[in-house]
Amino acid sequence: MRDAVREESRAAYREAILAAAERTFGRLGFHDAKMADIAAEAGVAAGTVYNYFKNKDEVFASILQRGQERVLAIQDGHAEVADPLERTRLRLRDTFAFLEEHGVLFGMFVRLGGFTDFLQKRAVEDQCDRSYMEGVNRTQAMIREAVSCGQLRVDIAVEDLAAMLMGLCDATIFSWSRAGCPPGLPAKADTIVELFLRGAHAP
Amino acid sequence: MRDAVREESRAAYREAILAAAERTFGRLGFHDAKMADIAAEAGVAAGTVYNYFKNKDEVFASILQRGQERVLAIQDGHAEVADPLERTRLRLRDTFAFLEEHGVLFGMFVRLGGFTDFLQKRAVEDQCDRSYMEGVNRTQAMIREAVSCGQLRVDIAVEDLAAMLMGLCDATIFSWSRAGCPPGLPAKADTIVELFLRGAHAP
Amino acid sequence: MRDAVREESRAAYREAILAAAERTFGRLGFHDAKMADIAAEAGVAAGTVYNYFKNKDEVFASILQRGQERVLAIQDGHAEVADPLERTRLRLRDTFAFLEEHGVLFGMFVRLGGFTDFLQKRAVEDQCDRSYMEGVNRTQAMIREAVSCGQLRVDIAVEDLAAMLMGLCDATIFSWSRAGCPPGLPAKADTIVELFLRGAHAP
Amino acid sequence: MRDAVREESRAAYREAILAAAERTFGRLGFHDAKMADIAAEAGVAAGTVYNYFKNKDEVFASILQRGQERVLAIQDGHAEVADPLERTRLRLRDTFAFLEEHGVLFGMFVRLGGFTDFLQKRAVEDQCDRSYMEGVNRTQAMIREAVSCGQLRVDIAVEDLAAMLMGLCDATIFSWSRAGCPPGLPAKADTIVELFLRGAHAP
DNA sequence: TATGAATGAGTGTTCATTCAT
DNA sequence: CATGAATGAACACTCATTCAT
Repeated sequence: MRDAVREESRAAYREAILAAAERTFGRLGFHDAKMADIAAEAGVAAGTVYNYFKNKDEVFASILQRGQERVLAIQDGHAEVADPLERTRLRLRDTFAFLEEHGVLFGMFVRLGGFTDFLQKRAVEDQCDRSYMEGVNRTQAMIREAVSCGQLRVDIAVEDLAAMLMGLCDATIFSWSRAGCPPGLPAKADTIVELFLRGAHAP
Repeated sequence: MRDAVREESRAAYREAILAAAERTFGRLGFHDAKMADIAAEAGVAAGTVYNYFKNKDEVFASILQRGQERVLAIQDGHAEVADPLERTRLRLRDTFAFLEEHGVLFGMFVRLGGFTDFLQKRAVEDQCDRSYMEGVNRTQAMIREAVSCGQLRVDIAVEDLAAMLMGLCDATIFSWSRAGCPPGLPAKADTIVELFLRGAHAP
Repeated sequence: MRDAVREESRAAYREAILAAAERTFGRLGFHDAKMADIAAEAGVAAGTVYNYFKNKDEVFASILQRGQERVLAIQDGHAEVADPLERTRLRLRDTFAFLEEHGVLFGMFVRLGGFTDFLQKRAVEDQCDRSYMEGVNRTQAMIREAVSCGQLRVDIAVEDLAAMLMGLCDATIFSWSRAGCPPGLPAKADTIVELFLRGAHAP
Repeated sequence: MRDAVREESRAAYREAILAAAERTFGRLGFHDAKMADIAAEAGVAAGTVYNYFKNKDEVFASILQRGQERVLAIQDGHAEVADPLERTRLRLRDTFAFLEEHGVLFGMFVRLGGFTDFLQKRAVEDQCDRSYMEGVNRTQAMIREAVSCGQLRVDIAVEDLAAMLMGLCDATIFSWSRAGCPPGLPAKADTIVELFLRGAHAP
């Protein structure tokens, strides 16, 4: 009983800190976001953060992991749709809807964390790598499935096709973010799939 | 005369420091690259760097600017080719060849610097923005030209098409970098343009 | 009745914490032994320690006091032996046996705490001082008694003789500790007294 | 030329910091002496200390080493005296004179560092150990020499005799320090040797 | 009264920048 | 100007202590 309350309280604190860290990292970047900022944003004392996370890197890695898990959960949906490309389109819509709702930065970390210099930190590199590779693997699997269905051309390597599709998604998120995150991101999923399939050539 | 020599000497120092900074930032990232590292790499004393650049941010911004200028110069080539898409393909090849020769990181900073936390630094943000926007503008102009030539479909916004094309480039550079920068990047230019134009659909 | 039980319980807790603190301080030293370590060693929560001791310094001082009391109690023994030096020898044996049984570190704190930097802490200084001075006083009293019995030379100040005897004891404990606390410490009592009395000169 | 000046300046800074650290550690103990205190005592900025020493432990170890070297140099004196015990007495006088002149704490660290909790720090442990063992070895060698000269009794182990002699010295320094470092320490060297040789027994 | 999480002052250390030579 | 050492503000992290439950 007592333990249950404790447990719940701990979970609430942890979540509050993670959410605060997500906002703070998003606003200031990894290095400029101080632990004190995160704690203040979460409404706790600086030391409290260390009751839940070993250090700054672990806070960051935990955000990544949480984001990855959420996004992957979303991308497990629509499993009943047989057509791999149509399934991908639906999943993309859901993912974009999620991003639009939860703020870009979070999504960028999850999917685009790639180039930032916190990647240099060994501690988070693994987390990022795993997150990234999971996305690559899923996309490549989908592409392979679509190829074997005869839906996609075979004269371009599966790896390249997957990279291209992911690149289209990234670019869409990126320019949407640059534009100030206007409503309507989910609709871009259709554009991406359409462009990926038919190309930009005039008919 | 004396002044000319002095001027030359200053330029040589400046260039040596920039080149050293480029390697160092590329290797370590913005925050982990210390001014002392850069100075050592350049073979000068730490204080000397401050005779040529106001501060660390300015060193970084100068690298970006230099990179942008080089890349834009490359992308001014092939002006004699009338077909906008073919012109784009050739410029892409040249740009990729340049990247392959000069190290990715540099190219990433130039083109993809987007999400890293040094972007949060006001001092470099403008530089990055200008660099990025210049690329966007050129691409959009090219797309518009191709649309007006009847080469591209009109049912997708020019902005989206441009974002998509840049996304394909980014993705290509990114996955090439992940793969350890194997030779053969320029050839990918063809794949990008082909995929952008025809799409991935099986014929 | 209820109070008696409660009182007993308090005493048991207090003793458990002191014993745990003794082991922990002995193993890690004053600064590196954290209150959490002590609490964990005692099997209680961190806060509980503060129900029995005002702060860390008081825990430490209490160990010293407890140790002093135990050692002094031991050194109250053999009161029936008239010969002061023989009495000293017997008490030394008993003290050494106690040390061998209870771990050196504890004994060092009690007797030798002298040079460690927790002595700088005002809070424990008094305790240490009292402990130390009590030992000095007793030794000097014994020396005086032996001098007045005509057992000891009079051309060396009583204070010096006492310091020397205590120094021999310390050195013995110290080198025994360095050697890894091998069994046989009590037997050294004889060597000390013999050397103190006759000197090292060849006969 | 320029380098020579530089070198001299560096040596002066290093020495000033070491001297300041010696005073500060002596006054406050290892843990309570803050790097800022040491820097302030030396009249430099906090960061400057780190231009000369890797960290706090290294500052401390350097003091030990410097002290050891000085004391050992002193104890190399009087090599021309054939009688080992007389030689020891002279060296003891010189050492005590040095201690009286330079402050006890320094001497204690050098000779007695033994039980303090900075010994727990691996980084300084070696230094302390070496310092201590050097003293032990020299003393044992001297004892052996004296034994082979027929000057000392053979019924007590050389190790024990050496420990005893060192214990007498420690005790003398210790109680002298307790007494507030009154002038006259060197004269105690005679008392020590006399007591060590002849014992405390009334004639 | 036991608990164990929250607190926040305190500190070793780093490093961009300055400046005397 | 080049140099390289001095500077000191900044910050992640620790842990003795407090306090709500």
